[in-house]
Parts: sequence; structure tokens; C-alpha cells
Amino acid sequence: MEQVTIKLPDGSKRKYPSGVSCFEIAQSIGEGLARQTVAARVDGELCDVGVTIIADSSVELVTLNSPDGLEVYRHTASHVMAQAVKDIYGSDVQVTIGPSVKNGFYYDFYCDSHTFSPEDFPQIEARMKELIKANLPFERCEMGSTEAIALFKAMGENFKVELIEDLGVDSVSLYRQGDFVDLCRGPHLPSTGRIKAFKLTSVAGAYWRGDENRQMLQRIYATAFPDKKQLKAHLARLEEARKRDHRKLGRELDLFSFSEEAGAGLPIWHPKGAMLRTVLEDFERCEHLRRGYDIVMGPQILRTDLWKKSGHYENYRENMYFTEVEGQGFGIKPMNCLAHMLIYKSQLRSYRDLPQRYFELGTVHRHEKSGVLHGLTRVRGFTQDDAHILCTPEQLDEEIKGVLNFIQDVMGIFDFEFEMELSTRPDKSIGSDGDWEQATNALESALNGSGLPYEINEGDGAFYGPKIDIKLKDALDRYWQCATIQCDFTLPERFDLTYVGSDGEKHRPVMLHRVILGSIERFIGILIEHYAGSFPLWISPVQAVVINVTDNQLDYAKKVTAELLAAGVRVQSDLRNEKLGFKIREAQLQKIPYMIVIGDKEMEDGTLTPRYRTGENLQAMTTDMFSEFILEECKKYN
RNA sequence: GCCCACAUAGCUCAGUAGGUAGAGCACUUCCUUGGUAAGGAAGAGGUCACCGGUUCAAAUCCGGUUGUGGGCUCCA
Repeated sequence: MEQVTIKLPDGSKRKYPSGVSCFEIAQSIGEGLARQTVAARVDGELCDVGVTIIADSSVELVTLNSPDGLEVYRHTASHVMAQAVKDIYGSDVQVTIGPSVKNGFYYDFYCDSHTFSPEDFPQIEARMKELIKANLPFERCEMGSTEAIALFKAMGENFKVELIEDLGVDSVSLYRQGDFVDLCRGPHLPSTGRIKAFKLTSVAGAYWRGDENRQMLQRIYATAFPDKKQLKAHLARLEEARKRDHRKLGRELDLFSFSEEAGAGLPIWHPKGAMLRTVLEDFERCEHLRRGYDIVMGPQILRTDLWKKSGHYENYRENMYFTEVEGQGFGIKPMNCLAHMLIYKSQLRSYRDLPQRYFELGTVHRHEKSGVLHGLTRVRGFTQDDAHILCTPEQLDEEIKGVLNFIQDVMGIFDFEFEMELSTRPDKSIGSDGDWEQATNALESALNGSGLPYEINEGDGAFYGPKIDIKLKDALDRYWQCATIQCDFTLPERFDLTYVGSDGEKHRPVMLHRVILGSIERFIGILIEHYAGSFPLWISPVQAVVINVTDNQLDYAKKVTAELLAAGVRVQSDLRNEKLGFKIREAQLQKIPYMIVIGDKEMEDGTLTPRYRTGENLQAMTTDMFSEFILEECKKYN
């Protein structure tokens, strides 16, 4: 009998009879492993465990512990869900696609006669459970495309027909479990019974093939995990995220609100939220000055002609707000770079003046489509911590490194880990090859120099230049895009920015657009969720609240409050005629770091007793000692 | 912008079948002066998001608008 040599990931080699299946290989290593194996990677290609091997190959057994395995698992669950839906709704429903996604999977259905709602979930889930219990095996078969098209046409599955037609290949693979057949590349679990824990989570609309001009499909989102415990843990994580939702905490902590009367997407900052913002903005001003930036300020509206010159009118006028007075048109700024370039242009620049680093806490307005607004993370009016660095091409490398360093410091201060992506030249772009190459190299070399890992996002740069995007990771392992560094040689060209070089000739400066926090609004939204509203002392809008035990200490408590306020502590007082326990509870719910308890004892000694929000009481101390302690803590950051 | 859902007191939510609204917390007043997460009593508070339609009668049914939520698309 012919033999094949199988190379395993640990480097060992084993001989098997030709035609051995991956499952049998797993079995030969151990029954336990065989039970956990859901797919295999044969010579790098992900495939079913049932696949047979007829030539020497390297085989990696994929278990549920790997991302690949989980993906196969969830993808299979999506087929089971599609089967359940077809079983229940029959030909009223057409299937389309159903991939696995982060934390779960979905399947998109087309259906005119019925609108899915969470009320349908129990029935669909019940049918899925039956299908799982039946432990239907998955059978893969290859079929000529013509034949497959005919098959799906006969089934009335027009979306599948279109998919096959667009694939433009001779043959396709189908997967069958029970009487359900789906076009699919696979791989899948060996049988439906392997699914142990799943749950349908939500319904949503989604465009066919992600194209807003095409049919709207009904997407059912679900999640699946290798066991019930992990599913439960995932649902608990979602619950935790709901608790931390910045929209909920924003109201509970009285930070901000939105008003239907004012307009959608326009946050209104209440005293505590405005204080939080002010602290962040002061921090930013200080950090920028420290790093050699100049603070500048541009106007809120600029003449429409200028937006035409910059190209923004052409590209973004649908998203801009305009106004006209006395026959002259103005556009409300959607970004800050124009004024910054006008500052640059206000005098003749020498290479000796460069780099120029203009920093502005620039409030911009963009008319985002109504459906995309979301709390503070997607709004129509927001403030960017925006800077534009104009420098010589030779300085580019150093400047980018400086910005990366800046980002690293700031992310560290807020306990954020982050990932970086380098986005390169897109298909549709402007600028010379040389410019692109130089800019991309500069970004790349700065990234390499930082020693931090990054990924390359081929073709995802802006049309005017490559960029580095930073995605920060919050306390719940969610990623948020905040900081970005973009190279731009277009705007300096359009605005004819120049500097006189050492050779006495005019040269074109390079412009870096960059933000650190991105939008202050968005960043605060992320911070609220990251800290679950329990802000570090230095950014807490209210750092301490003075609480008297009885009316007897009213005057002393007022005096302490005034002294702390004068010393620069962000303090409030709660002198209501309520029990201490009640006032402590309210301060706890407001997540105020320190509660200053004042009773007869403190009044007699001329002290105060701070209680930290963890419940821990500090030693009684004088007002001066406390304010000094608070201010010292804050100085670490600012 | 698109699909679906939702909009009742400051907040969280009830409101069964169309018959002009209810709770808890918060608020006000009074009692209580109590040392570390809710002391007690009473009171006040709502053109049921807005506009229009059906009906003898609309919080409830229908249409539109605005806003919100879950997604899709988009994010200079």
C-alpha cells in the first residue's frame, strides 16, 4: 500500500497509508485530540477534518482553542441557523451569506413577507436545537458552476445564483446537512451535533453585498461558543459593556446631554462634563507646548471660495454646513487645516523656520448622515486636538517619530494599549510616485524606529497621502480608532506653500495632519467606558465632596469647602439634612474619588477624614494636608 | 441616507380590549440631628415627542415629522 508522510506542526513526521483522513490522523495521536479537532490545515489550506490525504503533506490539526477553529465552529452554526430559518419560513426566505464575525456570526436573509424580530428567536433557536440534536453530518461536494446555477435556480435561491455567476469559476463547492444545501467554501464541523452553545442576539438591516444601492436584507446576528460557560461569560461581558455605556453614564453622572430641540449629534456639556473636558484640554495645551507646538486659533467659518480651493467643497460639500450673509458665502469649518496654512502663508518662510507646528483645539462641524450618529462617539459638532506640522522632507522622519512618541506617552497616561496600522497608497490617489514613496518610507521608518508592532493596510491611505492609524484598546478589549498621522503633499501644493532653502531656492514643505485623542467628545465617550465612570483623580470633574454628619458642623464644613476650593481642589459639598450613610451612597454613585467626612470630632480637632471611593478611610488630616495630597497626585500628569 | 424597532413625570418603567394616566426613585414641605451605600410622613409634578387622519371617543389604530436604539453604508 502506498504511504504518505505527514509533517505535524511540532516538526515530527509520521507515515500513514495514502487516503488517510485528517480525523484519522488526529485519532492516531489521541482520542481526546480527535474530539477537539474541528478542521485541518493541509499545506496551509484550511479544510474539513474528513478530507483525505494522498500525497506527502504538512498537516495542522485545528481545534476550538484556535481562532481558525472558532471561526469554523461559528460558520457552521450560521449554516444551522440558515437551515432552521428555511425549515420554518420555507421559500418565503432566500439565503445569501452567513460568515463568522468577531464574537459570533450572522446570516443575511432576503424576505418580503416576514420581518424578523427577536420574538422569532425562540422558534428559530428551538429548531436549531433539534437540528443539532439530530447530529446531521456535513457533506461537501464539488459541482460544476453551470450545474450549481441550475440547482440554485430551481431552488429559487437567486442570490446564490448571482454569487456563483460572479465567482467566474468552473466549479464550486456545496455543503449539505440534512436536506439543506448551501454554496460554501467551507470548511465545516463534521456534524451539527458538534455545536454546544449558541444564542441569537439581534436583527438588523444590511445591504446585499454591502452596496447601499442594492437590496436590503435582514441580518440575524448570533453568537456561538465551544461551551455554555464561555457563552455565559460572553453575555456577561456584553452586560458589563451595557452598564458602562457612556450614554447611560453620561446622564447618570450628569456630564452631558443631547436635545431634540438643539438638534441631533450636538452634545451639550453640563458642568461636570465641561470640567472633564476642560481638564483634558488644559492637559493637551500643556503637553503640546512642552513638545514645541504653537497654539493657534482659526475662525469658525471661512469663505466658501477657500473651501473650493482646498478641494473640500468638491469632495465634502454634502457634509458641510454653509451660510450666506450679504451675498458672501461661508462654510462652517469641517476641519482646521485651512487657517493653519493661512498662518504659514502669512509670511515668507525659510528652512530655518521649519518645522512649524500649529496646534488647535479646533471645533468642527460635519453633517454626518442621520443614521450614523452614536452618543459622543459619532457627532456632528466636535473638537479635534488637531495639529499641522509643516516641515522639510528631510525633517519628516524626525517629526513622525515625535508624534508617535507623543501618542505613546498619552496612551500610557490613560492606561490604553494600542495597535498601529500603516495605510498605503490607494488606487484612487493624487501626487507623484516620488512623493508617495518618500512619505510612505518616512512613516514606515518611524514605525520601525519605534520598535512597536504594526500592520500594513495596503491601499487604505487617504487619497492625498499615506497614514498611520492608531487603534486603542479599552478595558473591555474593544478597539477604537483615535490618533492618526497623515502625510499630505497636496494641500501645500494647492495653497502654494513654500519655504526658502539653504540654496536660496523655493521649496515645497510637507504637511503632517495629526491628532492624538482625535475628537475630544469621542475620546471622553471612550474614557467613560474605559473607566466605567470612575475617573482617575486627576481628571475627575469633582475630586472630593465635603459631607457633614449633622447640622452642628455646618459652618466648619463650609469653611473647609471654601479652603479646598481656594487651594485648587475640585470640591463640592453636600450639607443636606440627610444621614451620613445616605450622602455617602450618593457620592459613591457619582463615583467621586474622595468623600470628606466632617463630624464633631473633626470640627474639634480642626481636621477632616477623607474616605476613598473604594470604602477605605484615610487618617484624619488638616485641610492643607489634604489639598496638598490631591494637588501632588494631579501634578504627576499635568 | 437605508432596514427594523422605540418615544408615557427629571430618571427607570407599568398602562390589559380605543372610554381624557400609574409606580419606584428624584423633587418640595414637615418630623428626624443620625459617624461611612437608601430614616419617616405628607405634597406637588404629565397638552402620553410633534403634526395630521380614522372614531361619539385616541397614550392606545393609521400617515407624516423630529428624536432615540440595533445594524448596514459612510467617517476628509
